[in-house]
Amino acid sequence: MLKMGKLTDYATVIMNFLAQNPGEVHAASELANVVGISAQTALKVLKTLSKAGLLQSQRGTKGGYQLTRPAQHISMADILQAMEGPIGLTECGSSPGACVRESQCSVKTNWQRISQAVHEALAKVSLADMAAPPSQPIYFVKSAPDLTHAAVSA
Amino acid sequence: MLKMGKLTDYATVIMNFLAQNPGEVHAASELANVVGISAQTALKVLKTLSKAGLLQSQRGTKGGYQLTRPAQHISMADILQAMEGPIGLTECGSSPGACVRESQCSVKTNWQRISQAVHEALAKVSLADMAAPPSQPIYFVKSAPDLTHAAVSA
DNA sequence: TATATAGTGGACTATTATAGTCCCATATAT
DNA sequence: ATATATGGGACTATAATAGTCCACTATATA
Repeated sequence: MLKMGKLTDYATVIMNFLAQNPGEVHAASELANVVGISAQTALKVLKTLSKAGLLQSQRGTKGGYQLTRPAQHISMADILQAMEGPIGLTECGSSPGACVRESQCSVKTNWQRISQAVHEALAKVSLADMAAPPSQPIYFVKSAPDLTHAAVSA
Repeated sequence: MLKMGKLTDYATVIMNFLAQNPGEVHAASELANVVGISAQTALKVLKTLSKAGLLQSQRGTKGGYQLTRPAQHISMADILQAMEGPIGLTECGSSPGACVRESQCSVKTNWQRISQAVHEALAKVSLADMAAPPSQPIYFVKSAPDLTHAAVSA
């Protein structure tokens, strides 16, 4: 399936929600409710997004998270990369020296080329593209934490 | 990382090897040696590729596997799909009805669009593109079954 | 036609990766 | 001060994947 992890899925829902409410600060517990997951898990995702520089955090009472830049300038590649590390279908390329005759390996070059193409496909789509117009209602998710990425939108 | 499974990695190495030796029938045990994995595991991969119609099998003595069509007409998307099922980054789309307000969900549509783009990137690259010219030497892999995809080539 | 070779199908187990939770520390508004 | 909220890291549970095993079927050839 070539699928991304659940946490990445949560991340896209959270980012989507924040994109729909620009300039506002939202606490982890609130965002957890939006996605339908525990506060702890939401925190884990938020920390990761924060460290990657996609979210700005504010501590203390009335603290929370907001996007560091407009949704137009955040791509799905940014989010994927923040959650799962550099985009690449194979290990080869990330861990040099692990493979015999690496330098002459045409397969490696081609995998890198493919990964690059995938990256570009993801970079083309911005968070703003994904998000619905803010005027429309926001729909919440059932309890199942699985298919949440489809939840916040209209 | 958005990475594919190990078995898919093995599959690409095997397919690559077979592409370099067109018209020849190779037994599972031989292919296992090429990749550096057990015959059982190789068999598992080969069965999957066979069921997907990418490989033609021949039973009995002197039996084995070969490509069903020229390497130019087998894409990396074909192999990925054979090994991991339909290409898609999210579940949503595959399991309809799982998400509230599914029909109005713009996120879903966009994920499908992204998955489609990824699919196209993979479909563009043929097995022939990946394989080195047959005249050049073939390099074998170390013992580590991890980074094998980079092994067979030149 | 007996036998050795090689693939088929399915089930099972081990391993690994992921997701989820918990704890203690730090920051900040009131 | 204190309640609220994030930061960082470690730990555990769960799920997905990889790997193995078994009984069966097909086929070349001696």
